[in-house]
Amino acid sequence: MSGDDLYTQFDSTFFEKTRLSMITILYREEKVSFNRFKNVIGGSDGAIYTHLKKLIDGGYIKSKKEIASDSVQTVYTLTGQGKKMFQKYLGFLETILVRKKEEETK
Amino acid sequence: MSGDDLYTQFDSTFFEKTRLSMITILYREEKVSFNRFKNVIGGSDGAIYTHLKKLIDGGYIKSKKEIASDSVQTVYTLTGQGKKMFQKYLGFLETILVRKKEEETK
DNA sequence: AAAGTAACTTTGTGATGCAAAGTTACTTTC
DNA sequence: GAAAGTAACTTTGCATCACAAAGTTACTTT
Repeated sequence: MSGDDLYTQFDSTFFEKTRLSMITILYREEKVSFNRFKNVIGGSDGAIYTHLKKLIDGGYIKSKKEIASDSVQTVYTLTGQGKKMFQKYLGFLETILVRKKEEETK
Repeated sequence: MSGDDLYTQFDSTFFEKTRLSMITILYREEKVSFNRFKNVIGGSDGAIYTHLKKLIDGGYIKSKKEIASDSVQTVYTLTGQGKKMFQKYLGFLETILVRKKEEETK
């Protein structure tokens, strides 16, 4: 992927501060509850909900209700596509890192 | 840096699709003209100009008029702060990559 | 039953991205 | 040297978006 493509490869659902943060957190933690997002991101329920909904509508994440003995929680995970997109982005940035390091040690 | 901080560490000037693309391109190419951005990003002059202006106002990039024998061009480069912020972001994502790889080979 | 908690929904507002249509400044062409 | 061209910048207006606030629903504990 060339640097030029960065712009066209990713849509604006993916490339927004809060949502990319959500995806990043999900990539590391695999399963995150609504409440966890609320604590990490802050802001209103509505804002968090809307971002999560957009990520769901965009096919990046999926939600599941988890029924524990004491409570019902909604948890979110990356879809295959969501994981793939994030890895693509990471991979792209990695090539930049590697190239920069090569330049420095020349 | 923990994943949670991603959201708070970077402002929304930095974390917007077009502008982060611009920063990414500048990190690789060091010096980019207005026209080059126009070709890469596409869209109207006004849109490109506004994004560049926001990056300048935010202290991420700086502009310079370059007078060649045949034409005058405005070229853009990262400021020290801009470079630092991007490296911080790359560094953060790198730790995610490394950790994931460690997990995979466990 | 009442209060609490988690998630979801709607509504309204201010901010933002963007195209379009200008303006300015310099440069080439006729 | 006037006209057309090019690069960058600016303003205006509109559509979309992020967000808070204030609800609603569903389940749970007291």
